[in-house]
Amino acid sequence: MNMLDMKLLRSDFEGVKAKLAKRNEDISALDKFVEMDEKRRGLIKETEELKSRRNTVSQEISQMKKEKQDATDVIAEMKNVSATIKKLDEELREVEAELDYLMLTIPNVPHEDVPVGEDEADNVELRVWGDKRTFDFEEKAHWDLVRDLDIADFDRAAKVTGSRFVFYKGLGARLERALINYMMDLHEDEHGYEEVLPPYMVNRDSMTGTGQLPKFEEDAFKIREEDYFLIPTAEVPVTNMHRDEIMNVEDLPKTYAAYSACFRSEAGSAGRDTRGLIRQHQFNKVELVRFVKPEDSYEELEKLTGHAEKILQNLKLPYRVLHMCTGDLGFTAAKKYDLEVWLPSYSDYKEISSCSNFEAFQARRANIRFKRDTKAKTEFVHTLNGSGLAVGRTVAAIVENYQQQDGSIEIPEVLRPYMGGRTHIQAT
RNA sequence: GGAGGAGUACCCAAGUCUGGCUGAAGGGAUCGGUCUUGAAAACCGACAGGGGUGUCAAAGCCCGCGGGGGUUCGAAUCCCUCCUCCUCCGCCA
Repeated sequence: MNMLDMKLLRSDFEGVKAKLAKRNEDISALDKFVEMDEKRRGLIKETEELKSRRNTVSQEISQMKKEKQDATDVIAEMKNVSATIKKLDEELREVEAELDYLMLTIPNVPHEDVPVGEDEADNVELRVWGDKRTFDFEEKAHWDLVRDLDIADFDRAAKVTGSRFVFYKGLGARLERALINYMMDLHEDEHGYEEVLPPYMVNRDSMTGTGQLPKFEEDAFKIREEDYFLIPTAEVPVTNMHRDEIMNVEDLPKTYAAYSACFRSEAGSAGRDTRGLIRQHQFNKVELVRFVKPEDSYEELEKLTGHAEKILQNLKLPYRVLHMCTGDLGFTAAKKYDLEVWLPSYSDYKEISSCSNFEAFQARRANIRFKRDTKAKTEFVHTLNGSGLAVGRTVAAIVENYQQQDGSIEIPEVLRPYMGGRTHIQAT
């Protein structure tokens, strides 16, 4: 399992290092690579020579026994050879474990057109869609609106579970469900995705495959009895569906849309977005995942982003698209766009979708490959994913952007068939 | 949770008790060919894939019979451990 192309690292160490240095990440571990790699290859050479000898001599022993010759001396010699092999193999195993860990902790190499920057302030706004709603009355934040309409209950969720959980109630629950169905239907019927309803728990290999582990274990909820994790996003189970597989080239691009609940411990987010639906330990999300040929992946990223944008446009929610800079790319992406929806309560745009091209980063870790034809060598696919969309945040955006002076919420037209034909959510 | 059984190449399947020309029989599928107006059938031929190392490339070498260890000069074959699937029982939405 490797995150970076080891051969590329060998041949262009300084070049890769320079690209990684643009990230806001610690890459000091990289310097150990050259040494470890050489050590590894030295050990391989040594043991393989011995193994080769062992193989031939074992054949000879077999032959000698057949001819009733005495093989005692040769066997004694081979005993030593085997002992040496065992020792070297152990050493090799340690070196490879260290090297694997090293490779797993180095972030992806940013694509060349990613803007260089320190942090979120350096992200580049690519486009803005829709007009921000203006109010001729005192607008309310969604946490107040949903409480007054009695369609969500944070207090009881805190009692029943803890902070950062919520009960949706009545038409609030219905709205959440309507959004899930609407998004899924659109992605299936108009964007051609195959629907998947994944497991909400995954094993360690899956979390490692998509890049959540080993570095970000504290962000995930861990199951006590098993080495399982609650999924932070459907990206994890869906991408790992094809782990250790060689995909058929005619199946590419393979695209999945998956609704799932998502679980995040939000470690390190204490005090951020403490009110309302924005930052919960459990939230719903529709996720889009694409397995594509390497040469198509950047075109595919635009497509994917368009699919997520389509939902916002149909819901008539104002948003903008950001090109994430090198410092705000995250660990796994080579290139990433964030979609941010206008939230009146924040007087700002807030992330509602994140669309990434991982290139071969995840494919390498999860060993997802394809062949161009039966005789061709295997190649790693490129993987992409994006939210389409985060449902809780969409509810918040609808509630705030569609609020009326009387405190009711107008229901976006496209959702009305999913809401029993209702046009408004009103206090009862 | 308890008791049994099984995992061999794209699929089916021998080999495992009795360790060594099994670097894996056989069949199907697939590909190429003969025959045919074309096709089918029949016949002939090819055919495990993947990884590592090495190299300009290759050859060669190493690994490989669910995963990981171990025993042995030598393991698909013996031992340990984990995983998955099947059957029966229990429990349960």
